[in-house]
Amino acid sequence: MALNLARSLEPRSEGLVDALREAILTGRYAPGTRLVQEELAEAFGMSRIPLREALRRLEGEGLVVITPNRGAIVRPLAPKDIVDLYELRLALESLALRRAAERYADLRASTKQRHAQARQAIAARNLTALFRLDRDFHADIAAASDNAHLVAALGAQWSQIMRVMHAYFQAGDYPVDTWDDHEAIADAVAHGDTDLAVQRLTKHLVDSRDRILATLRAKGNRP
Amino acid sequence: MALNLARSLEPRSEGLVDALREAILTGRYAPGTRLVQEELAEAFGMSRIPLREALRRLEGEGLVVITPNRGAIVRPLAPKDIVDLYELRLALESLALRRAAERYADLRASTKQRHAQARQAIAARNLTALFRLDRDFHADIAAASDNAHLVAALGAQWSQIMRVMHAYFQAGDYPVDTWDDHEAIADAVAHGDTDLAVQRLTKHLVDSRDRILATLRAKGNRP
DNA sequence: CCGGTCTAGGTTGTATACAATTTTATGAAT
DNA sequence: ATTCATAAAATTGTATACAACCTAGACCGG
Repeated sequence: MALNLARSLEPRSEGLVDALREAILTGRYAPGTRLVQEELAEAFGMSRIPLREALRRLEGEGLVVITPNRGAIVRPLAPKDIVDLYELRLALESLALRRAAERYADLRASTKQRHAQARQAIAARNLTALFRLDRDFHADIAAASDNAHLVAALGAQWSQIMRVMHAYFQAGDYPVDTWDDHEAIADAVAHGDTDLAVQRLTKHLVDSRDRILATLRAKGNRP
Repeated sequence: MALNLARSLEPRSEGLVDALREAILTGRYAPGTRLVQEELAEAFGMSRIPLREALRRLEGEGLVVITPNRGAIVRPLAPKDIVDLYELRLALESLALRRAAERYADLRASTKQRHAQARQAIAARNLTALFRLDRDFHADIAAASDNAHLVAALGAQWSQIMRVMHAYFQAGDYPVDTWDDHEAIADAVAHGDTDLAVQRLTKHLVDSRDRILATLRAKGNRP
């Protein structure tokens, strides 16, 4: 055959890693959940061998905790994690934003487009889609930094935030002005006003964190 | 039996991950090296199953790159990685240092002790020991930040730096004033002078990066 | 020579089977 | 009841075996 466009069909374990990660990020497997190998293998229609490999991969990413001879659980989340994660995130994302601004990266078009999509997602009460649109904006900033290691660090960090949001947020909790914040940041970057952009990002993140903590306090008094 | 002090003997794959990581960080498996499963399994005295799991773990940590149906290689390193890594590192470690300074963490004793050990390692021409002493100082700062996610990010980052150093440094290249820098930083932290500490750290890291880049330029013109 | 096809050997991917370990259930003694 | 020892069940860890895939070299027509 001439073309090899159909790149080799990926092994079972490849798609599996993504499927499992997705299930963890969206809270279908909530923090602390036991991940019994035989059950999961059954659920995903394969043997335990590729499943175990997927768990190891996610262990390396910090999404799963494996205890020898005792099995795996979805990495637990504590309130302090939220504080720590946002502290880390602010440092990482400020750096990414400065690099992006240096390059006059123009994030305005994609940001505006996402704002529109977000309105639909809100109407459809699709929280996961909303989170993903939020993440995409910040992923764009990371990508514009042109620093692969920074992108990786931010990706790992955002995975954890995604778990936090799915664990604590419900339909009404998501702040709609998120998207206005994004546009304001994108504008500042496009104008090359780095300090203003970082200042707006900082406020955006602090607000975001505080809203999660407030939601947590309001709801957290139940098992 | 009454006591259970002898905690369950770890499965083969546990120690294996550490051994493999160690081999990669010290350059025994240099960047780009193919990691053939049967060979490695033989070398570590076990079957391919636990070995594959270890590779997946290290893939998640960013030390190994696995291509479906084609196998694993030690993640390659390019000159740009050095720049990117130090850029990331400065952001992470500045944050850690600020948090450490807020707590008046006293790193002076352990730092002084390491300075002495470093002199011995230099005399013994033991580069790996020297790198490890260097890392330990920075790991102490990370730990003093009391932020688990920051510690994790710095750990991943330092793994990469370790590979860089083993790839480009030789016996004479290591700067001896590293340890003076460390002590100066520890002093500033102990006095709670955060800005001075960060300023010294910044200089330390920039010098460190530039030395690596200079070494690279001097030697890099060979295959 | 150059480009392509085909085959053999090497390597990776995974199901099965069994060993090792932990957890749960059971029952006796206090 | 409570505690401890023991047996049964559940679960994890890994070796073996084989299927799937990739790679390199031989071969062939142009």
